[in-house]
Amino acid sequence: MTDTEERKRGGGARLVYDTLRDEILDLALQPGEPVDEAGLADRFAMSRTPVREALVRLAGEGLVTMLPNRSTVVSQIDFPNLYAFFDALTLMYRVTTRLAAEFHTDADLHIIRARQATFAKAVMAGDTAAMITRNRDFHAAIAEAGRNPYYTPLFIRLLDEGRRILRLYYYPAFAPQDPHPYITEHEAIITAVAARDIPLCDRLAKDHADRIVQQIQAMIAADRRQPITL
Amino acid sequence: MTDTEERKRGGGARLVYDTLRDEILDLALQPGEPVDEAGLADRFAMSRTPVREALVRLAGEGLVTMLPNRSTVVSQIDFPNLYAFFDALTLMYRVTTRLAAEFHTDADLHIIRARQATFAKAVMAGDTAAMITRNRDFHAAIAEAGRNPYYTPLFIRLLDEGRRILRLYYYPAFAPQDPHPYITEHEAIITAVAARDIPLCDRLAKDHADRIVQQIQAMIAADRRQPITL
DNA sequence: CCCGCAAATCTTGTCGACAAACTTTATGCA
DNA sequence: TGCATAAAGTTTGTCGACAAGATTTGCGGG
Repeated sequence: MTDTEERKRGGGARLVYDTLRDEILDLALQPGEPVDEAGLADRFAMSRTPVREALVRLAGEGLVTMLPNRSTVVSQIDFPNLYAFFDALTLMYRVTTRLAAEFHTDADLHIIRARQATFAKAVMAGDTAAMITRNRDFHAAIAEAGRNPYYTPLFIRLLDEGRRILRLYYYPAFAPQDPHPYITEHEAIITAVAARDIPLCDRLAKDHADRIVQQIQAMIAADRRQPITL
Repeated sequence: MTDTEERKRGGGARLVYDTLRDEILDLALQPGEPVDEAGLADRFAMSRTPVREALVRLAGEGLVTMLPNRSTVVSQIDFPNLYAFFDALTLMYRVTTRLAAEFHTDADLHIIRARQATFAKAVMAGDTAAMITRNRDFHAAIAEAGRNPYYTPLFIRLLDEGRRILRLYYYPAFAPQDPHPYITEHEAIITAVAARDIPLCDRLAKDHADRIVQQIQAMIAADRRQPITL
């Protein structure tokens, strides 16, 4: 935690941004929790200026909310509108996979397969947290292959927000299935993308998204705690 | 231009952000043009700090690009990927209109109809520039009625980027048609939204988007200048 | 005349400080 | 005691200044 190394010029804001982003998505910083500029400046051993820049960027992505003349707080998870989240997530799964089928190159497929291998390892190991981030990386690679710079950032934001939502619940233990449905579904998606079969990609992506949404909803339903907004 | 009024605390960055955003979308600041912090600070009679905050926000939306240790420049219009723009624009037209049909309230309809009236006035007056912004406002209202906070900002960004693209070309003179297709299409959309007819909304939105895309492409094709990237 | 290197200039990234606005604590009055 | 008001204490928004990095200018050699 004590990083006494001197940072490169311009690396300050980046460091704070990356660190805070990760802590917010991991719920190390809980929704509603105030984020003190001076405290962060002290923690990262830098001035308030780069800290502030990081906060402005995080606010632009909706991860924090800067209340004018008041403290910055970690944004709440929008539970009343979870439907909107699932709707957008499913749509992005579909369109990015479709576009990947259309526009991917061999290099893209290489990256996608590598991500899938890493994802499979996380699933085999039963590491749910790693599985979530690796699933994100896998689909981010597919989105990149689709070459639509408007969809990709939104999709990544949605996948990250999904990580944040899932962190709220206890991860269920994995039943070590082999082959695991997630893995086989990913493999099917890769095959369909490589074959440039757009309708099939659309169907597979929708099924994949539906399964994930269903899983999340099941976890929420299983958890009797009602989300309370402060 | 000489605003000697003293600004409210916190209004500095907002003023710079709004002004620059508008100037970028109107091409008063051309793509690739460097944006000097000190110059802006001088122009708005404030320190570089709020100027920098505005630039960071604009960079977050992709309107400017901050080169590390180098000047900030107005982002280029991504001509090689115009297809991606049209694809995303059309999709957002469709999904926001669909969702509006599903989730709108009477208050939403009120706002939408008001925006449509303003839009119609711009069309009648043959004011192409106003027509573009009013069309944006109209569809932004529909997106708001759809109540999906993930789609709405993306859609607004796309509509604004469309304004920027259209500014590149000479606006064709309006043939004063009455009733004008754009107006009647909007009216049809309003009726379909009010009737909560989702499939009809989807079809109307797609047709509307296709018409607009076609119009933009026609303007680009009519203009023989090849977009040159510096 | 052209090319490469060094000095000068410019722009950005960061810092510490100060003032405005908000929050909390203390005080006075009913 | 309860409440409104005032004082003290935080926290943010803004400022001017300085240093690191990049760009331009100037100079010398080929």
